[in-house]
Amino acid sequence: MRRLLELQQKLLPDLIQVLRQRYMLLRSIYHLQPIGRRGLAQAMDTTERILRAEVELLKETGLLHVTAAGMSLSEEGQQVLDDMEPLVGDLFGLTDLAERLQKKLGISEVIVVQGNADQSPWVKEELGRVGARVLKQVVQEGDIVAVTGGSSIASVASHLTPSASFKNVQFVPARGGLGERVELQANTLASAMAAKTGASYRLLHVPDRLHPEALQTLVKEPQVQDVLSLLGETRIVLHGIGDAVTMARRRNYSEEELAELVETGAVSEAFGYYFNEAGETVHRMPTIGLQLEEVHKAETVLSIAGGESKAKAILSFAKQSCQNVLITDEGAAYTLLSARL
Amino acid sequence: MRRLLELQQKLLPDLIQVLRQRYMLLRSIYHLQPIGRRGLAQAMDTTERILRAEVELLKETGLLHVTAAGMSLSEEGQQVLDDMEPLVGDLFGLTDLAERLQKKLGISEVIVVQGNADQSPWVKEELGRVGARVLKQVVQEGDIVAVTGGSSIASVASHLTPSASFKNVQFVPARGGLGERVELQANTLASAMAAKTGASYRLLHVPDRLHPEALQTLVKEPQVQDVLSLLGETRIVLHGIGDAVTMARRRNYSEEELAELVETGAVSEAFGYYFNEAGETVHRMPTIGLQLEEVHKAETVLSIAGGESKAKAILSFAKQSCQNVLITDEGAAYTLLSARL
DNA sequence: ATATACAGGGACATAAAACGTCCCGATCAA
DNA sequence: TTGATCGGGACGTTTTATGTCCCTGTATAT
Repeated sequence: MRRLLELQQKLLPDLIQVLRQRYMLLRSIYHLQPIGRRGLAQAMDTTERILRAEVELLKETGLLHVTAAGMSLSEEGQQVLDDMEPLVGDLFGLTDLAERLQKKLGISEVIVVQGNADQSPWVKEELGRVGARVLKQVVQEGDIVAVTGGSSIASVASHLTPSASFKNVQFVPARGGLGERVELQANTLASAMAAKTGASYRLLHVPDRLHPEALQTLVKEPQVQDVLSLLGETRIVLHGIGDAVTMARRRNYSEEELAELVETGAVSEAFGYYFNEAGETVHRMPTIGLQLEEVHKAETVLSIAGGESKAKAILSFAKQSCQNVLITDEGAAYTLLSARL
Repeated sequence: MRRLLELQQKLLPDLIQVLRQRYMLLRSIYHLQPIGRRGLAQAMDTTERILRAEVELLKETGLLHVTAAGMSLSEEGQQVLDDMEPLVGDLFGLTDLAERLQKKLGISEVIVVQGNADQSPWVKEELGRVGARVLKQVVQEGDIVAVTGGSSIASVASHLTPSASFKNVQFVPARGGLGERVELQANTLASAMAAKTGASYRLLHVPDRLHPEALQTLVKEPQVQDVLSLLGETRIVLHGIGDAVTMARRRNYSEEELAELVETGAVSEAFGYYFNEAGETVHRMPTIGLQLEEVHKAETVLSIAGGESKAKAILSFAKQSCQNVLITDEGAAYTLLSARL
């Protein structure tokens, strides 16, 4: 049954949404019947008119009848309500998860997609799709969008589509070279996103593993300066969250460096910063780019990370309390919620 | 699954309608790809603009991709189309038709596709697509599949795809030359099916309109004997059903022969046999190949015929009561059901 | 190589639908 | 009887959907 829903959702993306709404409407009427339009609208936190359209539809279908005293469920409506019961779990599981995560992590908006990115590859695609949708919603003309590397963000890039909202938007890589594969690097993704949306982009060309002195020289370059100052005006940060050890490995840390990192208690990584469980910065990649305080200044910080393996990292990064939106999956969500506190 | 659809039909009739449309759109694109907006709009009898909105949505969902040559289904779109197959019957009320036909004709499985093959050319394609799917399901390693000629079976051939199920399968023409156009002959189709699926095939080279004596000689040929003995082990018969007069005309019967045929009461034709309304053999094409009793021995007899013009013929052939699966269309189904008895 | 037909995407005026808002007579409960 | 609340009607406004045309690029046939 769940498969059917997934299938249908590919053809009707907002099917679940509508199904939820109608179900809640039916349920509310059941609890409040007989109830008038206005009262119901208030109870459901919607407007009178919009509710009216829904009600008219359900009335035509014969799920509710209308008397002078107000609306109430017909027998068939009652039946439908009962029949839907087994669906409700699937239908609302995610919303419920999201709300609980929201409270636990103190993030203003949490979106949970189905599945576990560690197990099913399509979940990462779903994270990307949702990420792209959210970005499209929050982006405004002329925005600076700082993007990091990583497969989750790459997935967002692949799901972006052109839209008027991206007018004069600039995608800027959050950090210089971090030693990852080129197709997952911030530079690559910034350019990919620009290409997909019709926006423009900047690059931050910083060789990997540069000596600190060389870095200092590089920072003074006008081209680099230019990008850094743009990053200072970042309005939206789009980033992934990594498990500290995994990220360090991917970035070819030596065993000694790795041991050192573990010693500091690092559990999460984002834009080159490594954080411990308390959310304190314990290590930084030797490169230039977006500073942590600039992330805090950004209006929207959009974090994307899925898979139960990311749970600890997500919890750690959430301590930054600068995230506005977290997009994750069931795998991570369940693990997070089952963890202590 | 069916219950969920019923529920949804009650709770979101509007969306289910949209689901139908989208499905049909996907299917049309499949049949016509690559196809442009305008051509598609015409084919689907809708306007360019309205189709465009739909297409944009499906594109965002990733179900189809767009090239300079036109639109075509993505792999995912293809997958969705396949996955939806079991839904289609319920979605369009065809399951009900199928069940009624099943009872009336006494066939173990009936599948009804939308439309009327007499009116819309794509219906024949659809019959072929479904036929190919069913064949793929029933076929087993090492099977002998006897195939006849005709446009319906040709359509099946064009929709077959490689699959592990076709390992060591042999496609064998059910009958020798029947005087039809070469692209619709059994020989051609057997070879086409083998090519499409990666299976092997045999040919039955029998010149049209051979004298009975010459036929007897031919039968003794080792090559021919070989194929005939293979036909004796036929496990699956894949055949079309024709209207007797139409088939005779197509096979260049003289007016006298035709009159004679009509005289006998022939109404249907299949693998060179002509049957009357009672299902009795009243005439045979002078050629060699699969015998009627061998058809009865086959485990699966898959009949494909659509269009209201075929209704009488389908009813006649059903009297053989050896069919396992009948694939037909709405046109034939309604006509069959409205007929007496 | 070149012509041609057809592809998708952009643009824009207009039609249509959705929505917010108010009003009205009917109805029910007190 | 009265007062609150009901559903349904009406209507202006906003948003969305739709019809229509044009443009540029690209396959394909010549």
